[in-house]
Amino acid sequence: MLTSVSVQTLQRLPVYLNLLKSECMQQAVYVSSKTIAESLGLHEIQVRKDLASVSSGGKPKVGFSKITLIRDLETYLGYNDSNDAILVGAGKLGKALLAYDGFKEYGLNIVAAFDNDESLAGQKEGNVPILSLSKMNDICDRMKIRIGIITVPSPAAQSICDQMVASGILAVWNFAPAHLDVPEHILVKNENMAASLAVLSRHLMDKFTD
Amino acid sequence: MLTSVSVQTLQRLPVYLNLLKSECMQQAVYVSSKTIAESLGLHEIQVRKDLASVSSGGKPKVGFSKITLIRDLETYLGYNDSNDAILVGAGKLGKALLAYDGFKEYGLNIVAAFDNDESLAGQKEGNVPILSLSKMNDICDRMKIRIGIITVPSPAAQSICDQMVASGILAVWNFAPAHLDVPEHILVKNENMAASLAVLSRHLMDKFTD
DNA sequence: GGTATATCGATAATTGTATATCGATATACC
DNA sequence: GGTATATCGATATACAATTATCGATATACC
Repeated sequence: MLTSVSVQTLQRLPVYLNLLKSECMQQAVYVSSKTIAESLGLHEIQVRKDLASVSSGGKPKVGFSKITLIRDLETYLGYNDSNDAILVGAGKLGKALLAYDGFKEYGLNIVAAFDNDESLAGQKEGNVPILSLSKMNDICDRMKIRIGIITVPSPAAQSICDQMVASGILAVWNFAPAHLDVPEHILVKNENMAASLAVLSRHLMDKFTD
Repeated sequence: MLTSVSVQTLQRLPVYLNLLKSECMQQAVYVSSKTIAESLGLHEIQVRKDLASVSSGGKPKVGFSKITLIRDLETYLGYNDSNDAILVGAGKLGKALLAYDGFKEYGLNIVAAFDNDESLAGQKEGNVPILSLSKMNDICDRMKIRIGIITVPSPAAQSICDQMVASGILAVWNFAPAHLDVPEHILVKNENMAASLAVLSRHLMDKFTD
């Protein structure tokens, strides 16, 4: 427990959590690494290693306590204390994310959205107010916002990102298909649809050319 | 060239392409791996290795021909010949993806959407017709659709996925936060928002506890 | 035309991740 | 209570990805 966890492991943790909370595990009290591995198509050794880094041990013969595991995973992933975030770019994708109410389950709370189209200012989308971009700095500062979500077109992304960093944002979730340059201590997580599509597309191409 | 490319490399290719096409490279004729690496925060050796697997060589002292590189990347990624796809789940996220017109740039063409809410049938979103789920099998079969996009709530995801596979789908792009079980030859690419959030959230937690 | 140098490409070392092996232990069952 | 066994956890191996090293080569400049 408490060792530094690799990004790969980290990204598997929500998947474990999701499985443990799902219907098919409803009545389970103990869950073995083997069961988890088989359900997710992973190897049991990997599951054990992943879980070992965020939770206290399981019991031989029976496995891991489900509720303990859920509690530890949620704590580690920060689902208990919520993170406030702002979103910039209230276009189609931006509005969809604002309306999506699943984020609070993951401890993410979007408190405001911004757009440089002033005609949107004053509207609401999924209970989140859309405001003029000029107010971003002030609000981030006052509310100590640390997460920024970028859903603007690519050419504008870097500029918005710079403004976010200047406003005290520490982690950027970038939905624009563009590379962002940031100071060292800032984290950028790209939700790169093009990259995903590349994997899909090549899979099909390979299937039909050999 | 033409060696099998790792998923990691594959996912970087669209990023290279995006950079090469961006404004800041507008007037360049030759681009060196060093330039690319610096722009993207990567190492030049990695860039050279990645490019070597999809394009023919560069020239010492000057670098790679930009247009050749763009052409080879687009060919490799299949941006030239388009892939038809269907989408299931015309909720908020589904509609956002339908309305997003950036996919055709990547060679993805969503031809129809399906939802089990019959009241949506007949509507259009971003020029894509929304149809009754019961018609999915028939349409996939007739149009030889090979890509399916899942934007339904988690509990329904596996069932939809099974129907897709039964309809001849070979690659699934899964936006539901759920693990999908599929036969071996089927590819599932998860667009896992929870996993991304985990990375963001832990970054912040680590920042504030050491 | 000759030389210096930027950049490439191949090979090698390193790091990191995933998988395998094996002894230890708590539970279940006799 | 004793024994068999499922499962854990630690150490070790194998594999894949990234980073480093170095010689080769085409361009630029004198």
